[in-house]
Amino acid sequence: MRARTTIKDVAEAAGVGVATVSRVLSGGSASPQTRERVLAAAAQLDYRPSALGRNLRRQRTGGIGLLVPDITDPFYARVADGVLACARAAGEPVIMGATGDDPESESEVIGMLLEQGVDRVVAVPSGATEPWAPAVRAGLTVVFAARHAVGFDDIPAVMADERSGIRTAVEYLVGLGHRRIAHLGGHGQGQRTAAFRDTLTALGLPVDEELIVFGRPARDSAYAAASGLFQNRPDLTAVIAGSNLLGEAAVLAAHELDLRVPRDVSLIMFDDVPWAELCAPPLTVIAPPARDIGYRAAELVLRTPPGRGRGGRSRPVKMPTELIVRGSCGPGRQRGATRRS
Amino acid sequence: MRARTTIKDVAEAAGVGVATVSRVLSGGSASPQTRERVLAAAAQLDYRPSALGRNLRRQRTGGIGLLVPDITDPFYARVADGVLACARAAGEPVIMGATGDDPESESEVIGMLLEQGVDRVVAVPSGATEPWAPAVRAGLTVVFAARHAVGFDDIPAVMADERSGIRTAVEYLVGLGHRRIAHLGGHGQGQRTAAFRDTLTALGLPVDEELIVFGRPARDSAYAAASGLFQNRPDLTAVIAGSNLLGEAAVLAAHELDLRVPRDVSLIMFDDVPWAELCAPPLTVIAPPARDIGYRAAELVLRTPPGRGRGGRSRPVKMPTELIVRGSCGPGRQRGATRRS
DNA sequence: CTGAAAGCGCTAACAC
DNA sequence: GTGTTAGCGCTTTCAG
Repeated sequence: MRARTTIKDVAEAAGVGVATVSRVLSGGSASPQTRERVLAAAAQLDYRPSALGRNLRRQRTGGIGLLVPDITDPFYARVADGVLACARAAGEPVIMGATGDDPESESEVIGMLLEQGVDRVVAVPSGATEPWAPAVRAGLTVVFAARHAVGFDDIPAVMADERSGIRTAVEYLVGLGHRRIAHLGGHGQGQRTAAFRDTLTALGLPVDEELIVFGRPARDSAYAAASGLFQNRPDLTAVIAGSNLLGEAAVLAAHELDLRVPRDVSLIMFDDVPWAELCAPPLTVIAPPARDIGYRAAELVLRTPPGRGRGGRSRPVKMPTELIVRGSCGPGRQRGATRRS
Repeated sequence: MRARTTIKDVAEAAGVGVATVSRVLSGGSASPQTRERVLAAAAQLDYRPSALGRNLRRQRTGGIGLLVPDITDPFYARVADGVLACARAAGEPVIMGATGDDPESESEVIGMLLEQGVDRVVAVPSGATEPWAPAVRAGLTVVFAARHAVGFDDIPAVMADERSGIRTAVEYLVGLGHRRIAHLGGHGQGQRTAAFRDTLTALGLPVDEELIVFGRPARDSAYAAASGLFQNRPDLTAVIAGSNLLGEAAVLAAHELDLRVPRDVSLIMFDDVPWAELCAPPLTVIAPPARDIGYRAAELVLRTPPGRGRGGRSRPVKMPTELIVRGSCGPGRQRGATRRS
């Protein structure tokens, strides 16, 4: 209520100049005696240096901007949690925004961050190029998390090792005898789809393009994709869902169409979420270290010196995934044949 | 990269004084001609007013602080999403922090917000009183969301109408024939437990204190509480879980102990989450409007004029819940009797 | 080792 | 209607 205590108040109370207070509080040199007096005065007055003044003067905020498509998606929530944890450890504030994977919205949020003087951003990019132009022009340090956007080879990224995760899953399914495996892909998951194709090919199996479908990141679209897939291709015996949303849709669609998991279809989901264990049967998943991805990305953005915006292209940091086998995969059979009889 | 464009640059480019630029950009009066020139120059230079300068000058940031126990919990994620949406509509940045429901951590985050000069905060309070003392002392506007803390009658709150939600659920179960209903309570859910007791009493049923247990907001603790409850009281026929975490634990524990839902136990969870529909059977829930709670809280904190910190006590805003009947509740039977035979 | 003073970008008096 | 100017709280030369 009463006016905020400023550095001037502390200086007066301690009988020194403001510069001295500033020095003492930021660990500069001062005589033990002076330091003592300043510290006492500061404590006495419950002084908190204003970040506003400091940032204006230093021309940088230190804060971290955090952009996620949807904080309500458990995957991004975990990424955000990691960023929050790292920022907290570094004592930096986090300004957050949801983009809904919409470039226009992303653009707005970036504009807001720029206005706030934020100079570091961790983002799950929507994939569009334009929204980021003002940001790189302004020279802010950005690190992409969980996804990489084409045309930004110079922006560091931290993501799950999707290739290896998908490969392990496909190999697992093929080992179980599956031959007609589908892939439900989502937004910004080109890597996963590519890895899916490559693994199949490497295993000497044909790639059936009809078994590779996509859903937009919304429940209805995901459900439509899953349901359509099951109905159009009754011969498929396994599906890999590219996100928890798509996995959810697959479980729901399978249930709706009276397909038993894993008797009729085997299911693997990319992303581990608490409910995967609650399902009947519990879902086998490829678990990406979402929280670690966020933490690492934040660490990276905090380490990177300010100036280093555009420059050498950096290879994305890949974090290992883990195949957690639960109960949603069975031996591969001729589902279509059985059902047709 | 190059130095940020300042108001001075715009003024020079437009051939006017800085004050004029400021006026034009904040909708003040100016001759159409001047306005035109300023706007053109600003657009040309891609000028973005610095929030740092403005905030320092105006002595307020406008930004909203957002404190949640755990962004990874789908309930708080939805609350946060609501706050984000409202703040976005108002063009205000949101600084977020996770408290882990730990007063000490809460204290730290509040300190950080104070340092940042944030003057409005929406928070799901941990329940402790001390962390908030510096905040109210500094005169910042706070609105509690989803929970209310004792001793803060003067802080507005927006929450679910827990009494009515719990009452509806208990009445529903009693109507189904249940007499031994348990309540799994969580952190900061005094209201719910009280409503549970009251409804039972109002219905002329005895309150069995042994059937009211609590879990800390962690998976292991929640599981222990649920599991213990089922084992200690094989005679119970229904349980109301006070949060999605507790509901998850109940589902898991029931499964582990080979209790069928709803044949052996009926289950109602406070909070609706996507996986509730995926469960077998799908869970009947009391759905609180989490996102709306966040949105309303943000609206409220944005509306409240700055000075109005301490003052008239305000009754919490209660948002209606909805009982969504799915498949986890059956007729009440003598579970204990059956099993003992 | 310490203090005085400049100035970060902006807005709000105040003068013209 | 428009320009000049004084700070907002802080850090950082630069003298002493």
